Amino acid sequence: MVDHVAKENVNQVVDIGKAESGPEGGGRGYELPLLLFGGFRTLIDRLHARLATEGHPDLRPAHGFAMQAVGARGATASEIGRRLGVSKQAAGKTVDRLLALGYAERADDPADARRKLVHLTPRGYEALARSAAIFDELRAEWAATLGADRVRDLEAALRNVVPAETAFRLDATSWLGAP
Amino acid sequence: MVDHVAKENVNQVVDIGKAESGPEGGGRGYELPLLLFGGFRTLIDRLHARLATEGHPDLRPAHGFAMQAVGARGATASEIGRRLGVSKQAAGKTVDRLLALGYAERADDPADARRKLVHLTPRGYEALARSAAIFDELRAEWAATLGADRVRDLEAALRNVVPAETAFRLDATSWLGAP
DNA sequence: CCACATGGTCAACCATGTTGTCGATTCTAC
DNA sequence: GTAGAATCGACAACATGGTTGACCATGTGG
Repeated sequence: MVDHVAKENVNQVVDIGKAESGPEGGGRGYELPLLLFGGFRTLIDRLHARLATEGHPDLRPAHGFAMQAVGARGATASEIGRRLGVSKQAAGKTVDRLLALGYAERADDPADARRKLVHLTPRGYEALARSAAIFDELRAEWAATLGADRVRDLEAALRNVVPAETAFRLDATSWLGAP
Repeated sequence: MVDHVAKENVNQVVDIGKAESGPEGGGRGYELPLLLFGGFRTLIDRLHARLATEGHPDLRPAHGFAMQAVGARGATASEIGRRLGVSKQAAGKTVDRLLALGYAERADDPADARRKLVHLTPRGYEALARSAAIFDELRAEWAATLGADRVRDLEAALRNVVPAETAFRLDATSWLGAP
């Protein structure tokens, strides 16, 4: 079941281990990652809530990343693994998942008998297109709440502070629990 | 091995499925979640890089969330599960992990023979305190790069746009791959 | 032609989740 | 006071998604 997170003492977060308020932040540095993750989670949750009502109820965040890794021209499992930052075996399993859900297909590469080209199905393309459109709408909602310039500022600030190669890494799924 | 993510066509991200540039965002809404996650990931990666050099090389992001759920006064596995938004069984396994790593201990509750109180060890407290201090330092670095007010703005903007009960949920780990 | 690199798959394992069940204990309502 | 409900912790079975390691088939470059 795992209904919903208890609201109880959720605000105790980081109360323990609180740093002595330095001259800089006043010991509230721990909020920053939580807010960033909260923003990310809010967007992704709402994206998938929308997708679920539009014919893609089985699509998970991880699948979106995987489909991005497949790309428009298709890719082999090894390539996908490299793009996602996981082993080719793990990529293979993820591809199996996409196949089972009907978002991708596997075909022999006539030019190289070792390779098996994975490419998106029309349904896969459609899901990506919908996702992009929904992200645009969600951003517009933020702009309506915050003002367009504050959203632009927020993006600009983040671009300054997160390395470009980090921002567009696709290995979002694996990463949290990584050993 | 899974060395590092290939830099190759990482920038193709969301090139496919791109929405027609609307009046609002110009079809770049997909950047927002990536930047937010990139920021979060950057902070967490650097936190754990620091922690690793300070005697906590085995600590993973998930463990930090779990220790927060344990809290200063200890908690039972069921409580931890509720706070993390996972089943009590899953929470129990996570607690086992924390025990094995030496960050928590389990003891019978004298007042209730059913309960087993999980509480942090000194090492657990130390890790949380170090984490809080490092987060403060990282925030200060962002302030040095962006300016203190832009960081404050960023935080304020996010607070406006992410529901309070979302911002401080601890179930960060489970959530990405959730079924 | 042969050595080597590359691609896909199989197998074993680990970490984390999920259900479902169960015994033990506590709480509650009568 | 006691019967029934609720809660806690544990065990078992399973899914998912990672990891290695091994292996075979194929392509490539000396």
